Amino acid sequence: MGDFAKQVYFLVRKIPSGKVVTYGQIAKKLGRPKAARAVGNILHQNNSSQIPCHRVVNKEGKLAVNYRFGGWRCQREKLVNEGIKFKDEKGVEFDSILKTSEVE
DNA sequence: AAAGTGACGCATT
DNA sequence: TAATGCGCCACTT
Repeated sequence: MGDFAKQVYFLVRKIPSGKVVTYGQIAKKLGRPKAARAVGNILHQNNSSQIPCHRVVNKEGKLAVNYRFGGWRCQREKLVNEGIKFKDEKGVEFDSILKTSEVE
């Protein structure tokens, strides 16, 4: 596992329940603003349920269609259980997205 | 070492 | 508003 991947997991672990963060925010926070796509790849490889990767969405607040564990429905269900509200089928409300400045 | 992959994002239509 | 096109980049082969 690469260094970058470790940093990604470190950050994802810190996302509080009831909030979500975007791929781009994570990339930016790690000093690689253009690596959003790579972040997605890394999470896709992840198998550990120790990491709350369901709390990561894209810039529009939408769920990843190819979510690893059981697809986006499963991801949606987890988020709903954590109190996240959806504006439509796959899109979370914008105010549930953590501000970049608040990402640890 | 080089090429292929894709949970992205921005600009352009 | 939605749909492409394309650059990007860590990983894997």
